[in-house]
Amino acid sequence: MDTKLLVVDDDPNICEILKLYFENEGYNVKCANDGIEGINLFKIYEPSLVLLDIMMPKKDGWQVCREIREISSKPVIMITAKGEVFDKVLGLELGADDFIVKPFDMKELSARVKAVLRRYNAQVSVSDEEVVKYENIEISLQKYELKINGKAIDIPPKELELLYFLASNCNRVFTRDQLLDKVWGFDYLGDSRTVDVHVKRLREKLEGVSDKWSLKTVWGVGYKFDTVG
Amino acid sequence: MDTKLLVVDDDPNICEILKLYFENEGYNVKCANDGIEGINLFKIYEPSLVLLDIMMPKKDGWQVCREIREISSKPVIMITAKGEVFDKVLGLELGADDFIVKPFDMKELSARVKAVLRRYNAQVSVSDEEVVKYENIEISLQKYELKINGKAIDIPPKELELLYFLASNCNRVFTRDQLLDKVWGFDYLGDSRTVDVHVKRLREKLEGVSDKWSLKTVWGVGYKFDTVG
DNA sequence: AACGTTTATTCACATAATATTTATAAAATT
DNA sequence: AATTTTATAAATATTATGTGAATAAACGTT
Repeated sequence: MDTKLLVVDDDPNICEILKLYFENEGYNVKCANDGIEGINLFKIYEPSLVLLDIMMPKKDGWQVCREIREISSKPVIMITAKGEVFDKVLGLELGADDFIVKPFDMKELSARVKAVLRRYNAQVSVSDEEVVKYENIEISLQKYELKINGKAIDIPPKELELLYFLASNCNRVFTRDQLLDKVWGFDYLGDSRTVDVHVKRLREKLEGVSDKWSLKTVWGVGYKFDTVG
Repeated sequence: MDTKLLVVDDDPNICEILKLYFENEGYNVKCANDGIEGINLFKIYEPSLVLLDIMMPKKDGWQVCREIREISSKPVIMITAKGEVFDKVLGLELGADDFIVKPFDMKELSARVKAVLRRYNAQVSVSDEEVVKYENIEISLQKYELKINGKAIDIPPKELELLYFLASNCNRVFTRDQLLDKVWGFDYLGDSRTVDVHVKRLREKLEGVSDKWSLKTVWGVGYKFDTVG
């Protein structure tokens, strides 16, 4: 997991405890002690989720939430002290995703964090089809399936993604670095030989299947999904 | 758009999330936490549509629906918890326009709201079947029943729901997070390994039953109900 | 055409990521 | 209270992925 959390709370103890706890759960955590710092850190740290205390000096949680919403839709969980005047409606209008009342049980908070992240990640795209067809090959990201001559072929995710990317940009050459960027992600740290190996494995699966297309090496440059005509 | 919705539900969390969601869709939303408050708010707020939970303290959804019908013909969508005794006939007699079972998918609810509003403006009413058939398998949400080769198989609710969802979106891969969201509900707090275990139990019941379809694992992604052809 | 240089391919292995299974505990239902 | 269903946690099994080294191919230069 490489999920980044941002804790914004003026109480250093709470920050510390949350940091320790969530780091132990495998998250990456940074803390800010007031609203202004929180917003700044949000911009540079780019967390996946924000835990936001409401009662804070300088800039309160409401204000921080509002400003975050102006630049991002990342999930925000508001933290409110018991007895504090707490306007849920306002929170919802500002776009908070969930609430928890201090003092809270860490397990519950943790479960809520997970649930909110899940909800955020679970958006199912209905609209786009994400299928590439050419001649006797068909690649579907939605089904995560490769079909050759109508028959489904077992294929690992990364290989499918690589093939999909190349095929959906057919005849165009990509360098290994570009492919790492596009298929593996911009934050991927690794050797560009990795691409070669995946290409090799793809070729094993695809060899002799068609003379209308192939995975071509462009020497000194990279690879392309080559089609005739 | 300036369509007003009234949400009547004793669970504040559900209210909140519905409010947030539908406001984001451009509706105007108000919430009531029990039946009496619901009827009062109906009179002064004059919503275009009511989302009405059945199980509530003070006054239940049936009663609220009846009272609304005495003064208005505005559309009402009943919300019922799974497993709850749910009398569709009674609902229809009371004049409800549609039903949805908790936990529901927000997109689906949203679609139903839209549909009911459209119907209301066009003065037509339809009801849907909620059955999936494919080859020798038949899954009915209405009857909560799984039939294989025409024979009913005992199956727990959650398993049926999961199977139903996957089968009604066959060949499409869903991540565990998406499945938790769609089948367990957006407010579910829990682990995604849960999905695995349910899949396992489904497989026990379904194995060797057909070679036309199966519950497939898509490595690194999730699961799908796979069909040939 | 032969050489050295660069670049690509292949292979085998290690590691990391993920899925399955099992057992058990907790909830819910009857 | 007993039974069934559901959720959790841990152990095990499986698969994908990445790495580095060895090999092969392409290229440019002479």
